[in-house]
Amino acid sequence: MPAIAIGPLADETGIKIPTIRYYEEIGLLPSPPRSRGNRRLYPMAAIGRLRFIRHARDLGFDIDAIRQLLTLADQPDHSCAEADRLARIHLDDIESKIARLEALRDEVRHMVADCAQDRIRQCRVIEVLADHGQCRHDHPPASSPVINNR
Amino acid sequence: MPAIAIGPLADETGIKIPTIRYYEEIGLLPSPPRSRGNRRLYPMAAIGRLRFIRHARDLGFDIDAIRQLLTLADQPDHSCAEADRLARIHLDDIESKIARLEALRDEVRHMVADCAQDRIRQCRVIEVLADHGQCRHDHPPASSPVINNR
DNA sequence: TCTTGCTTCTCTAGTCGCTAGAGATTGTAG
DNA sequence: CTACAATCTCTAGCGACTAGAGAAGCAAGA
Repeated sequence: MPAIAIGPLADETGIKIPTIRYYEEIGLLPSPPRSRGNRRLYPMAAIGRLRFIRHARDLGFDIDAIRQLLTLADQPDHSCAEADRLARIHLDDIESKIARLEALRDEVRHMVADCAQDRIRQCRVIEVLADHGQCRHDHPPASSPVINNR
Repeated sequence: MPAIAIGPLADETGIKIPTIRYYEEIGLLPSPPRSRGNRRLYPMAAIGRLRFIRHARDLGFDIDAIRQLLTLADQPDHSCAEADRLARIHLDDIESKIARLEALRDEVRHMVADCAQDRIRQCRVIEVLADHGQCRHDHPPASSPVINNR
């Protein structure tokens, strides 16, 4: 039966070789059989699976969510409510990140707009950073990254 | 002269103790003098410096940009064109992140909206992920994270 | 003075999702 | 048979922290 080596697989899917091995290591992609010389020989189905992973990563799903989505994708008779739920959670997440980034954008925009371009002594950028009281918005909730995917 | 220990300093600035030590380690905050018992005793000015750092981090500036901004802030007679430039670069960055997130949001939104909530077999979420051809947008430029601050 | 308990110290390791490099082996084309 | 490319494993690094161990310092009350 047809098989594909890791290099061509990387070319096919746009995922780098070390990343493919990394996905195997963390159990996202099953370990493929090996050649006599110990090289990975993937079944052609691996292409689809990796493309799925890549696409989900591009859409900002984290590895854990992808793991769940893959499990779901493997059970065609299962209800898709769970997949829907995962996607909705992710959507909420994206929306809140956008909202927070927009607040940042407005703040930085004001900072830049107010700068008279003279000496540091009167620089609005520096001033605003030094004194939170000059801010137009509150501190964000300290934890929770604005985003953290690639 | 008055000094402040690391704990109260953390309380004052909202930056956690290990993070303050980390900032020292990477040279963002100068090493303070120590007590006889080897504890850090910060000059009161450290409060302002850390608040500056915290605020800039909250606004999404990365450590390197903050390092540059701090250097600038220490030179009141210097032109503020450079601070302005840094802020503008950062603004562009934020704006492009927003744009990319909005594209993601639209895509995920469509995925969710189109899902009939039936079996996995017909699930739009899974389907779209499995087949990039069903996408409403292109792959992003593969590298470049959407964002990566806290 | 002693004890209790909080604070701080250093050090190491873990997080996430990769990426890069060393040095050894395997496979293939000429 | 010889190059050279592809792949192997292993370790370490990125950014910006966070968590925990185990030891030591310090202040207040008995």
